[in-house]
Amino acid sequence: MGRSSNTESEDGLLSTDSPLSNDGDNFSGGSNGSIVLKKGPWTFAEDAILVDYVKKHGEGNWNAVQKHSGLSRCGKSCRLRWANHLRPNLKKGAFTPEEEQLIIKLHAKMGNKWARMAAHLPGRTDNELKNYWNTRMKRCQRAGLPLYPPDLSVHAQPENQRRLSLPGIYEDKGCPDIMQSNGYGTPYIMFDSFGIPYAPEFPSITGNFSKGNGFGSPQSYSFASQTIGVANFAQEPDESMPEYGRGAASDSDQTDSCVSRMSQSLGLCFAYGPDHTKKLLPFGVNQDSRHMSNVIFSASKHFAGAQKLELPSLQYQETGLGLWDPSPEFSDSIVQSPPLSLPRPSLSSHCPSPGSSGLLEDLLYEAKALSNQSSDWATSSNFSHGDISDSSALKSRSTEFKDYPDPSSPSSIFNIYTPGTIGCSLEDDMPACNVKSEVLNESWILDAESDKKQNHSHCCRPDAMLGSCGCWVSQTVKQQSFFAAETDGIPIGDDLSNNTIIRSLKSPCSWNNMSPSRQMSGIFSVLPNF
DNA sequence: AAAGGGTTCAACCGCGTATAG
DNA sequence: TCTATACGCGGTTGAACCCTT
Repeated sequence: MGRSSNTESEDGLLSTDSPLSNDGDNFSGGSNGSIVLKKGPWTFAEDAILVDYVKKHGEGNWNAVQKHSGLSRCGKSCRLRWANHLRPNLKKGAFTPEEEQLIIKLHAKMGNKWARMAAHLPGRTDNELKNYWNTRMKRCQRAGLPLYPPDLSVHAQPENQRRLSLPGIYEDKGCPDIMQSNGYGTPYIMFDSFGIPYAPEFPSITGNFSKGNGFGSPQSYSFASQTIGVANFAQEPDESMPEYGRGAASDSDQTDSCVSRMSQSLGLCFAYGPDHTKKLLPFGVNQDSRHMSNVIFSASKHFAGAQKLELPSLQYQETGLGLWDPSPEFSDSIVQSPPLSLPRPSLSSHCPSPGSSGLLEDLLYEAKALSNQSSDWATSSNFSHGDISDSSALKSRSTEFKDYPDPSSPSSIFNIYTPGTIGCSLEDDMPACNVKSEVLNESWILDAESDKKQNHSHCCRPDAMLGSCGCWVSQTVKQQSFFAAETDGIPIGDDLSNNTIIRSLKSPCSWNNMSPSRQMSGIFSVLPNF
């Protein structure tokens, strides 16, 4: 590794002449010989010295290790080495499926509390868990998979992060966790009385995603949501959802089902009528259309300036104008369209877009292409179909669906959960079959029947898509009633606002009761206008 | 076989907290 | 009560390894 920063150790070792101080060049400290600390990988000799020391003196007082043993390592490094590699009863090797299941459950419950999680996994270290989770998170993010199975999604609100996530509630109570868990944020989508989605205004969000977000870091997958794509589909979900996760659909239905799958897995919401039973198809959509149509990119109704929310896979670059600078590629396909002058939700020219190839970029591309199939939409708007008006995009992509293996293949939760979705549209060069197997939970398999019982008032859990955990809100938000996850055995976070009305999510808003497809459709939380 | 890109994992860093003086 | 020190935790880094082309 050879990291050799010259920053002085906080442990301030005083060693001058270590017998091991010359076995490498990874030393830090003063050049006067007063402090010589070695960094980088441990050698066998160093390990032996440390083990010997701990055998004699026991754990603790790590700074004394260097003093008494001559080891040129700071106490911190010694502790880490011992805890992660040298102490007895450490379990090495890959996690077993049981352990993986447990990790997922623990993370759903605790969040990034690696040490606490490790306490439940004998022989495993927090570092192992952290690495495992980060790897898994990347994998899921890349594949567009949820981090938690649906039955855990309601749990997936770590205790320390169960907070209210609504304007007026979090109102700068230092609600850095809003819409975030592990950094994944959740843009909310509201629907107006016509079922037209728009993004509500969230004051004081920007700037709260700094440290500790996980994804607020340079490695984060930040996400701007000034404009949020929301799709409405002509097809009734009930027709397609049963296919979801059950294998190939008939040829005639394949396009629709795939489109539906795509939308569902990517969190595109259906808009429903007031009776919550009939989806609204507000933009002149031909309900008989057998093609997916009417994909609408809704510009924020109120968003002003950068409202940097976070979602997976995407990274935006904030421009000096407070806008999120779209990537050139994305601009080519999506953003080049002139701004809409429609009163309806529109695809703004400054629609945020990924700065790098990502989930939403492809989704938006996909959806945009699909949207152009809606002739009504096309003719009634100033929308320029431009480069991607050719519906061949959909056709070709739909064709690609057929090229993927049986989505019901049990080899991967990816296949179960998002059959054909990723491969067909998100990452063309990353077939679903490349996704490593994940621990399966049968509850992931779509329960189409329960899905039918869902209606639009259900709050989507976009965070569950990738492990985020922010609170979500029910339709009853107008009454300032907020639903937080109160789940079996998982205490509600103690940092919830006292004003919060916490209810058990056994209402129709229950994430648990929501079918996977509906949950997957939860990139956007559905909120009423209030 | 080599190159390039992605993944894994050990280790470091900074910060917060606990504790002793 | 204040300060210094030790410890623990979570985030981040980057070399080594692996896989694909």
